[in-house]
Amino acid sequence: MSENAAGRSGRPGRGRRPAAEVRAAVLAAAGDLLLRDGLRALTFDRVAKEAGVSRTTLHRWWPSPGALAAEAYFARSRPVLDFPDTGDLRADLITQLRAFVRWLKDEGAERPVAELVGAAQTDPDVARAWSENYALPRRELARERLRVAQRQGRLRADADLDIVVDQLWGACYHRLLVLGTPFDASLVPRLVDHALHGAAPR
Amino acid sequence: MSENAAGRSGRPGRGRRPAAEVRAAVLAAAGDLLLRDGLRALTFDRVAKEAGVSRTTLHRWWPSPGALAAEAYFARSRPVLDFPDTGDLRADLITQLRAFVRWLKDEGAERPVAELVGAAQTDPDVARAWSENYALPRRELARERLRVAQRQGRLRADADLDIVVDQLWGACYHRLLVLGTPFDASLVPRLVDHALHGAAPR
Amino acid sequence: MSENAAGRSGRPGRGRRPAAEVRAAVLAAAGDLLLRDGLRALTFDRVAKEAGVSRTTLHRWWPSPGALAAEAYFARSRPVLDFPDTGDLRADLITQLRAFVRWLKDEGAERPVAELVGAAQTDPDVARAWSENYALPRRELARERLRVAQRQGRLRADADLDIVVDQLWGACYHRLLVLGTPFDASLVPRLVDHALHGAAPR
Amino acid sequence: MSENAAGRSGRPGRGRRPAAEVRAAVLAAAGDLLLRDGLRALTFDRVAKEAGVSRTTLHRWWPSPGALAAEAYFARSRPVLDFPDTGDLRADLITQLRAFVRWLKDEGAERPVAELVGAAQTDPDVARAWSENYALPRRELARERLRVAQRQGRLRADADLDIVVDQLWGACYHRLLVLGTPFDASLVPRLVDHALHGAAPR
DNA sequence: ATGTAAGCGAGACGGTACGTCGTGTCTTGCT
DNA sequence: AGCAAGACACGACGTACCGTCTCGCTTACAT
Repeated sequence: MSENAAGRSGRPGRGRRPAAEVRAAVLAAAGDLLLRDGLRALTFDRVAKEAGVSRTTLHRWWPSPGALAAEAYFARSRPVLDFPDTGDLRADLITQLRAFVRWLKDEGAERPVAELVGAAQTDPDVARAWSENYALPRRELARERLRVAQRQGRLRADADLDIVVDQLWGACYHRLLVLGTPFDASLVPRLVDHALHGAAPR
Repeated sequence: MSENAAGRSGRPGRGRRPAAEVRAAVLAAAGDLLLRDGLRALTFDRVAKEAGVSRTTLHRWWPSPGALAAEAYFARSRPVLDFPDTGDLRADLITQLRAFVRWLKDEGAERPVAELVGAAQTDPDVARAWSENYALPRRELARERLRVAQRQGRLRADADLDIVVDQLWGACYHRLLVLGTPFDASLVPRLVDHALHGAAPR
Repeated sequence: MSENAAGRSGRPGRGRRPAAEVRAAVLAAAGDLLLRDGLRALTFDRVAKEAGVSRTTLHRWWPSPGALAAEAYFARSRPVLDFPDTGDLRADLITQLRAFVRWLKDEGAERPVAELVGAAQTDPDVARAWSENYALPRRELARERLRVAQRQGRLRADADLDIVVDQLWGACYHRLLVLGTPFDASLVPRLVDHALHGAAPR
Repeated sequence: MSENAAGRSGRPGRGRRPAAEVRAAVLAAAGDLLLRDGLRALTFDRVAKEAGVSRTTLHRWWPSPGALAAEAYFARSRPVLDFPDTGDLRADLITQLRAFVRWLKDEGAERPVAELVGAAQTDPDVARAWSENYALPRRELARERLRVAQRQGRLRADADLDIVVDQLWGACYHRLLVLGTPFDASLVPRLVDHALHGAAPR
């Protein structure tokens, strides 16, 4: 996926190259690095070398290695964002959460996601990129689906939809980030049931 | 703090100093730095300078600046661990979660906690320190309280207590780490009610 | 010294400075240190500080503090190399050796030279710098002068010119390095006479 | 030759040990290190570890690692010091110089001697140890032999015996220290002849 | 089509931090 | 009393990044 500088159509390294080409090479190299060696290894130095690109260029386009990492990750893993609405809220939630959990587990997204959220705690650029490109859109999507259900009477009128979202996705993140043991896909239905019906006896 | 730190004042900085004295100075300086300037500023270099301690010593006792930060933080925020058991599960959960949320908000723990959990995603030493000294004990405490409630029939027999914990604390962490907007203490009762009774109509 | 050092005065220390300017500052500071405080004091740390230069830069250009010391010394004491040929071998040798001895004594070269040769025994970089820039060229010059004399019949045909060189300059170095008592200029004629006519009765 | 701390007669490492035993272990370990890995490797740290001795002890008895190295070397290579007097000055000089050259070459003394003389240029303790234990006694011995020869008329009355010594031994040291190419034993007779009869035509 | 300027590669420099090693000093505990 | 063990301050080394800057070149765009 990432192409070595040498193989770059035989051109001498100097002179101006189309911005698109440069950006593509950078994102490819950065994505490779992130998946292969983790966020710590994703330094401007290394990306520049692997992408056959000048470090100057990286500084021009990205404010920090973390920001580059975030963008590289989004460019790679356009995740499935559309939220199904089959009318069956429980089924839809299970579908969506299971897709989320499986995306983490099966596509190797666990480490990059954890590392990026981790970096966001310290690097405002990463935080912004993460929020704008990922967290907020997903949250809004879920909220919208829940709002529809609430209007249809499938959720209590006084239910706090934000809290529901926090409980569902927060439970997954909690294990990933705080406990270090990712959420298992097989538990998703129980998670949804707990969110819908609670843990107390009826 | 140390039993023979007394006669030491006039001496030059060379030679051996009691370990306890040094450790205390380091943890104090590290804690200050963490709270004042954040985790990024907590480097061995700076801690050494502020604590009047040799950098060598830091390397001897802590594997990474992050690990030192974690320990410094624990040394400072020991408390808040005992889980009440008044017999009223809902009230106890609210008490405990509210204490957690307030600890984050009112004692300035928000940033350090977020940064430490963030660093744990990348630095295994921080991860270990965090798990052993914080996450796991707290989790166990909560689980134990829920187990009692379950035995008393106040929670469904088939409730998954781990999931309940993930939903309650995970919701708080979710806002803090993923959304960047800390959980508000006034929402705690609703959070607990959602966990106990769910969002679906009865 | 550099062609565009002019407009640079007001700028902050960051960014690139002309290599020549930096090198000059480094060599000046290193030479000062070497002469003033000796080779032990010539550390990268101190040179960097005194030259207003980054330590990184020193590592980039010199493999070891010793190597830097050697170069700094050569940059300062270029001269004294041309070997006279007046036709009078004895006089020429005396001239040259006396210049050597006086250079050591009068220009404060004794200590640096001794220290550099000393360091060369342990630091291959110093050894190489010393050989290439100093010892070998000088030796070759002397040998050449002796070769001419030998061709003119002023030295025995079977004389070993290398040995003659070793005896003349070696005697000086012997006192300096092994005995610690520099050779006195007034003894130079006797030294040359001994080399030419030996110590045995005719 | 050097004995590991573990094998040291089964004693626990603590408590007082006879000084002689400690000194012997130290000198053995230091000598090994010097010959095996060179002077740079002979640090107090390493000697202490290899000799099963406390670093404190080394500081008590030796002012610097160099001084220890020097003493360790002398303890090991009690060199043949007695100067023969067969009546034949030329033969005696050849014998003695050849022994010197061969000692350097055949017994691996080249590197340690060069390194010690090198260190002496910078470390006054090494310089003193070297002078007192080696250079001066040897010089005196040679001078004495030459003085006898001079009294017997085998050297000119006006010959400067110090210069003769400087020329003979200085030639060897010159190659070793300044040129880096040790003197060859087969050249010794020519060296002596040059010293006795000079390089000029009779 | 041609000149100009925008943008790139290369790479040096200042700076901060890390991790390591060595020295000299000091304390403690054992023998 | 003397030694081993070992902690501490200090200073230096070597490395890795980051952010900044200069230079030379090439292509893209505007004229």
